[in-house]
Amino acid sequence: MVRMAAAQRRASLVQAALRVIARDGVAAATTRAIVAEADMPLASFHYAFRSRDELIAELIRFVVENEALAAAEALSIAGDLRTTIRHGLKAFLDVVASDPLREQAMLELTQYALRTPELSGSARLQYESYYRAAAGILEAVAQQFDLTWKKPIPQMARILITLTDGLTLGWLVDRDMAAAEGVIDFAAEALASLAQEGPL
Amino acid sequence: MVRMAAAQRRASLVQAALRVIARDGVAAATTRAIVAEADMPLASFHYAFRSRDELIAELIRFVVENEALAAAEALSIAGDLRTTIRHGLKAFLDVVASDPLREQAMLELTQYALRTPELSGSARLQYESYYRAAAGILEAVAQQFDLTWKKPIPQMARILITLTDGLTLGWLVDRDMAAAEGVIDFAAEALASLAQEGPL
DNA sequence: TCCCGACCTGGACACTTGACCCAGTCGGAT
DNA sequence: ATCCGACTGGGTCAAGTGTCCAGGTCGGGA
Repeated sequence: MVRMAAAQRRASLVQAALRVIARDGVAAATTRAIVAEADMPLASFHYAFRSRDELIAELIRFVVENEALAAAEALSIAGDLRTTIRHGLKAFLDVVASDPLREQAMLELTQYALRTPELSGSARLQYESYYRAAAGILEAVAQQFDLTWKKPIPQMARILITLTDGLTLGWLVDRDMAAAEGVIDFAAEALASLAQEGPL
Repeated sequence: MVRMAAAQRRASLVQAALRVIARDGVAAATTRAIVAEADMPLASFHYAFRSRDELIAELIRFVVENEALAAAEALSIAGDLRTTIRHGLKAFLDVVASDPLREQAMLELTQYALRTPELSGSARLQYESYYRAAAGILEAVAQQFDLTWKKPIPQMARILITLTDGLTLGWLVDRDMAAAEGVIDFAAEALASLAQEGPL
């Protein structure tokens, strides 16, 4: 094994664990599976981390900081507000569809965090990060179209995340893109109706 | 142990497993934990079920048939359409809030089923059952108010489930009822706008 | 009454898991 | 060049897991 600083080894293990979790689920993320994915000897695990739980905690911290809806940020302004929202939601769902296991892993991690007392705060942080990303997007759209939202941004952000979560969950189960697009049409219409002319 | 027909023992074990899963999660539903919850000797498990997977499969079948949004059926007609929908959604969320672990267990079961090839069909069935329940409610409301929905019922049902799923997920994470009620207001408004006067 | 099949269960097996010890190895500061 | 602390990794342990066996026990039909 190449010599490696402990911090770097921790990062490698977190990445490997993320791949294992996406491929086979949280339950399959055993120390041995992670170490095999990272191509390290088993003992390296407990040299870098005190315990498996410590790895999971760091993994969740990483996810919260780095992965919040990053894909949706490349928002394209096209036509009117409703169309833009619809395209944005469709783009989001396409990201989910392009790597369903990743999104499923995020859901599982949230659930795992909720079940683990020491990590329940992490689930909250994960969602706060989602809400923050959603708020950013909503503000950008409002500015682009020179309009304001009828409800306060935090509330709008929660509505948007509620919709994307529901959309994701439904699609993951039956992978019916046509049905999902029907829901997207509804969501775009409903969200657009919450905008009003005029800047702040 | 009292003498018991095999079928009845299977049912008891399924109920015990359901309690264990709600309390401690799917991962904790080991044969020993289930058997302890049911107050049976370990060997009874494999007398009643060929394997743990068979128990889980039967458990999911039970859930799908018996628990689909049954609570929301006691729908109260109050005031106008929008108010009725809002009350219905609030009642649904109250059910979730009254026993959060149960709903969390349902989510985990869906996820588990999605991860298990032989059970992925079960997840689909679970959601079809949700959609059917939602469709029933939507039709009842439409009839009560003498109106029709602008989109076909299956599509309306999916929209409703998308909203309740997102609502549930968000509430489970931060348990912020006030924020959730804000989303409910939005959902009620949006859904009500999809109705039009006149019977079929 | 007897008997047979359905039901019960203590115990064991093979395997996986998280954890960790300790003898070895490297590399940069002195 | 040497040395010491950081790093490596084979091997091992106890605990926990799903599964199964083999012999016991009971109740109802003949």
